Amino acid sequence: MAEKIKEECNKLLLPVSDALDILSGKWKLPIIFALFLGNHRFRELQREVKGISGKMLSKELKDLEINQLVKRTVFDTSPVTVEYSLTEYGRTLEKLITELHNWGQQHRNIIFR
Amino acid sequence: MAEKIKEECNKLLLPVSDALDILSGKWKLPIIFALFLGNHRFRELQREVKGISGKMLSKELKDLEINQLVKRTVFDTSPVTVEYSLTEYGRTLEKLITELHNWGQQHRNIIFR
DNA sequence: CCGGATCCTCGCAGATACTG
DNA sequence: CAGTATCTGCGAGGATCCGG
Repeated sequence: MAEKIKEECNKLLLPVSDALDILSGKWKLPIIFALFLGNHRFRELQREVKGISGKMLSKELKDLEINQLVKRTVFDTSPVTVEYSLTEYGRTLEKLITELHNWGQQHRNIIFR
Repeated sequence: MAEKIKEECNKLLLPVSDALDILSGKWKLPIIFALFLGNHRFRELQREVKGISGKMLSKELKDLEINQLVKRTVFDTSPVTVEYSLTEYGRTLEKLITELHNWGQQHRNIIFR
């Protein structure tokens, strides 16, 4: 039955990891913040998220799109224009990020005296 | 003043990253869960957290100790015994993890229909 | 038993050049 | 402008050995 409990915990682990994977990494947060701030075009985002390569930005946005957090819209101009924006669902991250912020803030106070 | 807002956001970013760094990575969560479950000895932890190398376990535990989330106690037996346990402060992670779990759980429902 | 030191590899991400 | 393709390095992390 100790086994039982372990299994339960492993099942708890997966959703937590999912949430974490979406937010962790070098670029996810900065990109999400940039989108919150209203940067929408690919170039704009690349300028806003300092240091990111086109390849990375492209990959990360694709990730976010797969997770339905970001919507990608192509305009048939010439040359093409592409806009990214947070979905309604994507905005539900705000609450979670706030929680992380709260804990992180008090952690700083503890660690850096 | 758009500049002002950006700066504000960058300051918001840091504590969030701090919180994230503590929880993200391949091993942090499994180790913390194992500690919650009451595994305390180094060997026990290594058995419980499947696949982790000694080097990694050692490094991760040191990390957690530096962040005051884990307490390390050496018993002067022969050979020496070492026990790790979550500090009171470490247990405050539980609430945060629960939040991540909630979001991650509903995310799974959305993504996997 | 605990965990540091050393060596080695494998994959991620940066730089650059290219296409529609 | 918005991305893709290729090439390359570099460093996280695994395996193993050793010492306290």
